[in-house]
Amino acid sequence: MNYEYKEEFRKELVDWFDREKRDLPWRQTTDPYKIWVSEVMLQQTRVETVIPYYKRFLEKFPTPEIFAYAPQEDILKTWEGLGYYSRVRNLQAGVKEVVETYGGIVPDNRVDISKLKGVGPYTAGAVLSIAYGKPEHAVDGNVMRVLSRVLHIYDDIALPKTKKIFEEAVMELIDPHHASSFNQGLMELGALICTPTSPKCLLCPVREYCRAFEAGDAAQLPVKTKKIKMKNLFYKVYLARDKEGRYLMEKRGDSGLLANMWQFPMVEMKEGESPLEKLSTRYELEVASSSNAVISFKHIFSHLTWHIEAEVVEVDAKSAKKFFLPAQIEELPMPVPMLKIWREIK
DNA sequence: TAAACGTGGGA
DNA sequence: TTCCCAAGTTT
Repeated sequence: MNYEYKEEFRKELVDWFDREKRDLPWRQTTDPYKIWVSEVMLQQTRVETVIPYYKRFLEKFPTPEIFAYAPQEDILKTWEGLGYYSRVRNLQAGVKEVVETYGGIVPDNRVDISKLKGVGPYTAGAVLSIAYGKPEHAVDGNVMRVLSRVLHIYDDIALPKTKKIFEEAVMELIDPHHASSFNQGLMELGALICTPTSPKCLLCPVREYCRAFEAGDAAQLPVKTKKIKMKNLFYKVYLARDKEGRYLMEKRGDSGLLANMWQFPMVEMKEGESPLEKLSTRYELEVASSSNAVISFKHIFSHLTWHIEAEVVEVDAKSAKKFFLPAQIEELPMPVPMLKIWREIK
């Protein structure tokens, strides 16, 4: 690698960022807790999606102490619709650790901050550089795309081991006195100029130092393989309503998909089986009548697809069950497919 | 290391 | 419609 123009590259990037950066809510603070929250929300999630969640989150949980001891139901409800719900559970565990072990001060070194739940190599570097100004690498998808082009790196960025190459490149290039603007500059460049498709090279502040621009193959980089095969699951979802107009709901398990989120009873559809009978036995219900109002749709997750058929059934509970009034249901954290059903039925 | 883990938007 | 993504981490 040739870092001959390192100083010039740094200056152009940092100056461009300080001049052109978007005015985003988390750029109005250097509070490590708030930066941390923003970085976790931004994982695999678009900026425009995050903005309203970020504001609501900090209104509700303005300090590490308040967030650390909030009921999990509350924190999940605040995260509802954002996806990857383990993020907020890990965040709370990490923040609690900061409150109890570090006196409420987020560690300012990579070793300690990396011990916190949900803080991986990227988030550690992002908080250290943005909140504390430390010259640490923060390599995300943007950074790998930008640097694969600037440095003409053809390694497959889908492979975990490739990230190390980019982390080393950042540590070589980073401006030790402007680490925050340097790291954010790489990401902002990836978001605004050095985009995945049709990069705007003619507007790029560092095209003079870009080997891909020179070679004319920026649009072919980065090299990225990997395609995931999807599984299909078919479910019957029942809105089991009792005489008082309350609905049966259940909380999902504490690990795996949509952990700890609430849902209406679901029965997997299999050939030669009666889903209504399954509902009745599994939840100990007398099913009085089944409506013919059926909602049908599919919900696509990153690695699987739910095919849902939902309907209302009138029931009597044989034993004590968790039935909720509509107003109570609104308070429970639910995943998007359940929200979709509820909004239709309500 | 590969797979799991959500969602909504753009080409 | 289908595919690919968007500021990753955990297991």
